[in-house]
Amino acid sequence: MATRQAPRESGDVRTRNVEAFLDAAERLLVEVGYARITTRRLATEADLNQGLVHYYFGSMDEVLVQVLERFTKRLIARQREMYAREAPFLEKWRTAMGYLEDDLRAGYPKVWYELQAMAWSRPALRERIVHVADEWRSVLTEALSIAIDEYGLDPAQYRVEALVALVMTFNEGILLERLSGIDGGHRELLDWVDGWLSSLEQEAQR
Amino acid sequence: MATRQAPRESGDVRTRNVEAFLDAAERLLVEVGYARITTRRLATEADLNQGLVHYYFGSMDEVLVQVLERFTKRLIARQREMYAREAPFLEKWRTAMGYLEDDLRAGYPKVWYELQAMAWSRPALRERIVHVADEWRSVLTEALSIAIDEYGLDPAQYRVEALVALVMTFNEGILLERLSGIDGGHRELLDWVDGWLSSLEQEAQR
DNA sequence: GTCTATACTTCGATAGAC
DNA sequence: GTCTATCGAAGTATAGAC
Repeated sequence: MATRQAPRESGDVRTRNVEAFLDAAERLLVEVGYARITTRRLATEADLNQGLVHYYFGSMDEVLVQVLERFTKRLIARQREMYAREAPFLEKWRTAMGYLEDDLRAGYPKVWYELQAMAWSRPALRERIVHVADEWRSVLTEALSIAIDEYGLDPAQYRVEALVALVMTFNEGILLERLSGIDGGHRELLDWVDGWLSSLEQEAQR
Repeated sequence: MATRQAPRESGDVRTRNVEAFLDAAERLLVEVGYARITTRRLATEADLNQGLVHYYFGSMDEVLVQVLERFTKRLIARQREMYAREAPFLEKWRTAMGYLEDDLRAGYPKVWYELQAMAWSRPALRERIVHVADEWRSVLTEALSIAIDEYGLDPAQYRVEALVALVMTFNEGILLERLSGIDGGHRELLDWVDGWLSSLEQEAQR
């Protein structure tokens, strides 16, 4: 078998560089939006050579596809992890709302919506978005089913499909508004939900 | 006073052409997204000359600014009109939900979100988005204040700021999901809200 | 495997004919 | 006021030196 020049280290360098490109792409999504990411700008941001973008990814499009893949994989993993914990629903909810603030500071929602906006006009990417939503919905369905039971709510009145859709659209909507610098009524709304869940939990404990 | 060559008809042609460009830009927002609208593609879509884009608007950016301006102006006008009617809140709600389906078919949400996505990375456009949200919120605040009174709800429990934020984020979220081809649970959620409002209306009539 | 240089395309924008 | 022709900048992508 022919020896190759440091195949392992070489592979590691490639992996490291690919990750550096993907990291840079996420930062640029936040800073300038998907429409203004070019191979040159990406290379500058990653502090790597422009030619490498094509060598690793083949095209600029493929870079963004892989950003979408990596980002959503992590997103789903975190959602699963959070709701899989053994804890009252209220606690999970508060954790989720805490993430919301942290994520905004980190720029994650911007990344997420830029990727969605990209997908609006690209059928291939839309598939992935739909898949992520399905995963998200299945995680929430389980968590909310338990919550309905936990809080002794009438499953006929509080249909889990409706609640899941409410939580999801609410979440999407609130982040979307924040992204445009809109936050009117958000505090009051979050307090209201929190208050409602708190009262449910208190009742359940009696 | 010097005579000009057919100043009125000339002005009309200009107006007509400008509108044609703006119409074409809206169609292209739906078809290909803001990132892929170029002056050439716009001219082809409007069936006008490319040079005219710069003659009328000065730059491609300005075209999109004017699309944003015109579109949101109409959006606000319709919201005002709809909620200004003398009708029970439930009826207004149902009208709004009917619009939702029609709008999706017409592609308006795509236009609206493309414009928002554009604005995420352009402070000047964000101002307009924030302004639209403010207008929207003020219309909803009035409508929901009346509804709370109409249905005899406790204003301390149902804070209007929270309800307004709920309706707005819910609306944004549901349209955003639809745009990505996601509609899981939407039917159930809309039915749930409708049922809740119906029961409130029935109680109020007694 | 990495980098430089560059081919080729397409963009926004403008000059100047009509 | 409108159109054609074109400039210069910037884009993607690749060929080939190292």
